Amino acid sequence: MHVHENEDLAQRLATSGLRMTRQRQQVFDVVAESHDHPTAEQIFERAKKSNPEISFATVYNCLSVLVECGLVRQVILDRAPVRFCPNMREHWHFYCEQCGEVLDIDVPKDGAFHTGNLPDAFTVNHVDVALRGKCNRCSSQQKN
Amino acid sequence: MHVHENEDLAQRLATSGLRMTRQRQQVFDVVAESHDHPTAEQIFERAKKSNPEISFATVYNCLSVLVECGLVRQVILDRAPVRFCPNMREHWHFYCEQCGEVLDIDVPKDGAFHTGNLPDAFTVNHVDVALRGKCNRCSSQQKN
DNA sequence: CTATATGCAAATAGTTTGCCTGTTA
DNA sequence: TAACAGGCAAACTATTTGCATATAG
Repeated sequence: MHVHENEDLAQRLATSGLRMTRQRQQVFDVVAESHDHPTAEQIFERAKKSNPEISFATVYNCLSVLVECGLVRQVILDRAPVRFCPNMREHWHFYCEQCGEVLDIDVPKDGAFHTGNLPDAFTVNHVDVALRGKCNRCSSQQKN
Repeated sequence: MHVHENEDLAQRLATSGLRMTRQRQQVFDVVAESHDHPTAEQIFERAKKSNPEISFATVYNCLSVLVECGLVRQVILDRAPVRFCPNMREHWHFYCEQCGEVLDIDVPKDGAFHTGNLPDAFTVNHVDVALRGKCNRCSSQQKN
């Protein structure tokens, strides 16, 4: 189902000279199974279900390792805690400013998106696009 | 030179039922004169030049008021401190992952940018685009 | 075996809050 | 002359670090 299977995780870690551990597996599993862009704290709570001994610092550690290895993506949308998502394909995010929900948006195929009037000699590695507004649920509640 | 003159500031504040104060003017002036997307701390340091009595909490207060009134924009690029910019026209940002420099990028006129496969009933208020990579200076230093 | 990762607790960074005083409309 | 804003210090939140112990390769 997911892009990365368990062996792949060990391999990707090994490639970067990093060890496979129970905790890294657990944290990865939690993110891979989550489709709500959880925060580090939410990941910690979920990871505790399979390993009540896991520590918060380890969750942070594992997450930063997974991000480094390109197995998990970090999403920064506001000054709230950073969120994580297992979707490594190119995609955008929709962020509901009312309820905080985050949604993956496919990049439109015809979305002739170019990097604009960027001065020469600039190198673009990645383009982050976040649409901000109200989700369907919050839009229908006429409130505000 | 700038989009907003001083009278305008007082007016915009008044429209939101807010008062004009020396500190709000000073903080606004600092941001308006800055083209390097300063952090709250940098704004504090610069504001102290014209008013050594100003407090850090007041700078935060003034900034959030100015952001609310649409006079200053908040830019969130990473887990580092929030940055501010006086450019209220639609534009994107380029963020150098090596030196941290932030640059305004004009939205390409032909930049066929549409909000993609967004489910019905979603309302988009704003689109945040950040290009990440290396600036010209960091690109030429082959380092990394 | 030994370098690396974990767990815990304490430290840090950025930001926010509470409370009293000063200032604006 | 009130309601609002500033100043200061303390609180808070998210994250990082240091260090002793455990574990993967």
